[in-house]
Amino acid sequence: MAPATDVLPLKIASICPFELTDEERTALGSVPMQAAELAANEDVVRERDRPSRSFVLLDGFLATYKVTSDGKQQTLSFHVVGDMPDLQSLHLGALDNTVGTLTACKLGFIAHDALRELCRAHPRLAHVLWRSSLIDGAIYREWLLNIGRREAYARMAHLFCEFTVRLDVVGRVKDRGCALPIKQAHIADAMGLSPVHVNRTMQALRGDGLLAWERGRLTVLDWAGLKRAGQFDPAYLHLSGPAYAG
Amino acid sequence: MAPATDVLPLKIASICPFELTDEERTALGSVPMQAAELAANEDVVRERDRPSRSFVLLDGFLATYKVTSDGKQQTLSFHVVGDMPDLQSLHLGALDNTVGTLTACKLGFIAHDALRELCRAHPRLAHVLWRSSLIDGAIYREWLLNIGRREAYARMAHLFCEFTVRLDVVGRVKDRGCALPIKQAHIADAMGLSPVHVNRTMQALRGDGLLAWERGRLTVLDWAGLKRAGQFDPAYLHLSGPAYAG
DNA sequence: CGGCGATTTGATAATGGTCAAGTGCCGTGG
DNA sequence: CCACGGCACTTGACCATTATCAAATCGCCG
Repeated sequence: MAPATDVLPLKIASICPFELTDEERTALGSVPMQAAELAANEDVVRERDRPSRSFVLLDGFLATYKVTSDGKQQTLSFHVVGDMPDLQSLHLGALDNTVGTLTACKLGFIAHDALRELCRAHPRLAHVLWRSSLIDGAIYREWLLNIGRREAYARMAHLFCEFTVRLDVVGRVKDRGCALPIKQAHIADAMGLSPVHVNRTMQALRGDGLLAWERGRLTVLDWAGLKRAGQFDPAYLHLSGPAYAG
Repeated sequence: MAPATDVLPLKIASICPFELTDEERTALGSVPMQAAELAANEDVVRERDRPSRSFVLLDGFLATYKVTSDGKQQTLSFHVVGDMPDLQSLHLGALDNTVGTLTACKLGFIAHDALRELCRAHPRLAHVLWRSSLIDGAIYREWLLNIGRREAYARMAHLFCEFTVRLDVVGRVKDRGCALPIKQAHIADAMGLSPVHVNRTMQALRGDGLLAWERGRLTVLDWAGLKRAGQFDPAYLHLSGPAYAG
């Protein structure tokens, strides 16, 4: 596992369309970051908060979610190592969503002032951060398509494809397998499905030999089949490296 | 109706958390813009395009959409006067969605180079544009909640609330009514519903006295009731003016 | 061994999809 | 001025996917 301090540069490189200069790399590495550890099922920031700092996920899994006024919860995105789930607070003020831990997590908080100074001094890094927030938007768009128009089987296959690619980008996939220590109920929250239906659909995916997911570890058994089932095309992730070949 | 040249400043003001200086206002007003007019049902830009310019919607209605590989279409967002539906192409390169006209439209194209120069010379305007793309993301989040967890009746009520507020912001609402010359099929595309079900749900919304929508004109008859039905809270739109009171 | 949370199973119900046909509106052309 | 055609809207009948409720099993940890 890569050390925590490598996480941010690794992620930035994956979304950066150009080579960073040594100066930029240094500036990125020397941003003051305050570490924190959280247990599972805790909220990091809540809807309506007005944070004065953002944070990088250094280890673990987070989810961004909202709740309707009658109590139904929808996960809007999952976050993997290297993500900055509330970067938006830098320019939006009040948060319109909550970010909570799905597993125990390590976070690195960065003051908004430090980020603003970084952007001022290094316009190309501002560009990359802006790009990062645009990629978040692109993922939301794909999820809207996924939830609005694909039925449960394809929808879940698509999600597992996305997990695989995003975890691969940050070096967490080995032999087509990766740690995914979250619960079926979390998948249900994200896919707009009931936990019961997620369970049944998981059995179908397993039964068709596409994947295995036991004891918090996801293994893709048939990448081509999973991509086909989920109609998955990673273009929406806007990765700058060569397309994920699986 | 406000003249086209007022549209951009009007929209910027609605999402700008601070007062623009005269210099910024002048810079904004003097960005070279190339006008174009399109008929209904034409694509402005397509998925995989790599535009060298973005555009402002000066009149009409646009939709951003994607299509699954088996041909099902999902509208990801509607655009009203003042919106810049492909601003993201400035930093993302290839588009991951198509933008098409729902009605006849007037557009104003702005070269990416001109936008980049504007951002370089006026960092606060860059801030506002970034903020604008973050608000797009916030709308996607709310739509995910809407489509994932609300049933058809509430889902559509929510959409009509959003239309009303967004059109009000750009001065297109008079006496609780606004031009909304789009088709039920467009609503279906956006809500992840079939046209038949949209039709039946429209009848329910009308029957409950919440709204009227005839000959391309939407009239809100019971704003409080419509908001309640759609569980609508405009906070996610991050408007900087006073909250929409209806 | 006991207990708790997560997963699994079964039975039933509901929301919304599909297909097919009919109605109404409006612009065009005779 | 009126018939025609096309498109959007509406209606009805039937069906599919998915939700809900409730209970049972599994697996892990103390």
